[in-house]
Amino acid sequence: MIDLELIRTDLAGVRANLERRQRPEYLELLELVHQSDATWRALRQDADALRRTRNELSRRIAERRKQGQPSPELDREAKELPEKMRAIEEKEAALLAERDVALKRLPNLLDPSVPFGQDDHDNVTVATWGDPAKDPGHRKSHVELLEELGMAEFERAHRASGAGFYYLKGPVVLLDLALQRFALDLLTERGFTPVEPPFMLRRAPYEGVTDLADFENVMYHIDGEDLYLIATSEHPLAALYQGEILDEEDLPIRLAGISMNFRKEIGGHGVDQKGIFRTHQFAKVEQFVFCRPEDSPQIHEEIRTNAEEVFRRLEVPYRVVNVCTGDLGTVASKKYDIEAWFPRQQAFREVVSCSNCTDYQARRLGIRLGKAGRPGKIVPHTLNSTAIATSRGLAVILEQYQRPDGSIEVPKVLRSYLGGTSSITREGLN
RNA sequence: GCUGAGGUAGCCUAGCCCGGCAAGGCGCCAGCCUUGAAAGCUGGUGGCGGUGACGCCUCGGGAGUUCAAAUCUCCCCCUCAGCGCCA
Repeated sequence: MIDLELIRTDLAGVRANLERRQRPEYLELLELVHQSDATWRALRQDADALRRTRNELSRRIAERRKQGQPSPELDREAKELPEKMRAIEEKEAALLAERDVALKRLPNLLDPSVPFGQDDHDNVTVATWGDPAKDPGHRKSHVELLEELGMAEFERAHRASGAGFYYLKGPVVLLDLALQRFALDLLTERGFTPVEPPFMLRRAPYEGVTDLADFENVMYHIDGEDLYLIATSEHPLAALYQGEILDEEDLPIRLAGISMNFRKEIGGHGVDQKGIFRTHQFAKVEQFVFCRPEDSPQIHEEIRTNAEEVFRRLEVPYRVVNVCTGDLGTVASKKYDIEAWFPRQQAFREVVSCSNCTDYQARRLGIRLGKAGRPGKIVPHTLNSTAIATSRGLAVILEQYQRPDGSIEVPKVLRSYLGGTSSITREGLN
């Protein structure tokens, strides 16, 4: 949520920022916020004056009663007030609601370093690592490979749970766990505290962390309960300190979330219909940081470096893009995507999303900064980045590390998590 | 799921039966004192609107009764404890 104070003091600046997102409805919303706020403030004066009159009358009546001198004329005067107040108070409440609903639908302000553009074609590559395409000839898709190895059940999963679900079987399950453990260990080395969060959240905290449209498009809702399956551990981690005052001394707070993630994800791409690249359910290790406002640009680079390190150690080529204004989500002020090279598809595909959400989530969640016993008004910044999403992590490893004979080489950095095993074959771990 | 106890400012608590400006403590801030600090003393310490004087709002949320609601009535939410169920 954008700071209302900023809209009041620098409307033109906020408008110019929102224009970069090229969505006319945002400017309309901004105008609505500004108008209803101004009208509300004016009305507020009148409403306050009326309430003041009522309070004064009440006090005089109480005074007279105490002295044993009832005052029918004051009583009569007071009786007429509530009717007068009802209309103005209803109008006041309506304006306030209108303002706040619109304010909640405005996206975060963009960082100046976000490149201008329409869609993902305009994202700007800011770094590359590794040598993408070597010998793409023998590559099978991860789906073919897994089925040939007998380590996944797609048809049966679709029958049991529907499209977008899968069974993994055998050594590839251990590979999945190895990836998670590897990422968690890397982050622990770098000062992150592992956290296993709730996999469901209530609506109120959830509204604090995500685009409201996600309730329709992305999140699964538990029937008959005020609970939503999390789409990423970012969400429960952000909600961890909902309504609290963080001690500045404790910042930055670096958390490594590990969870299953659940997404409805409307639409689908032909090539991803089957398989584990785009699914309703996947495991992910996530970086999440609460920090002082002035530190967030630097922390953003830090968590990007951590995410890059995951793929460097896995020896998977990738590029980093600075996501352009037209492709950036509602909550982020700036976002890097890391796109790994999928040789079978001869394409870079997103495996990491690394965002600086500035004060947008924290303000909605009512999180503030302060020192012991002294609450402040400053709102901390939050940042999040994938470390590894194992579905895509597995998919890229299966494509990168497959051998012509249909076996899979285990990335060096994962071997210690698999008892030193260096390859996976039909027979299992070798 | 059942029963009970609770939800008051950054934290802890009183007030609720019996309606009349939310009391007190801790923490924090400032001042006094001190070589410095602690202790002690004094004052301050929620949100919003207003240039300001000042005012309004705030007792989990909502509705109602009333001139007036933390307090009375109704509905709802949440937390904790015990019991039940349970990997």
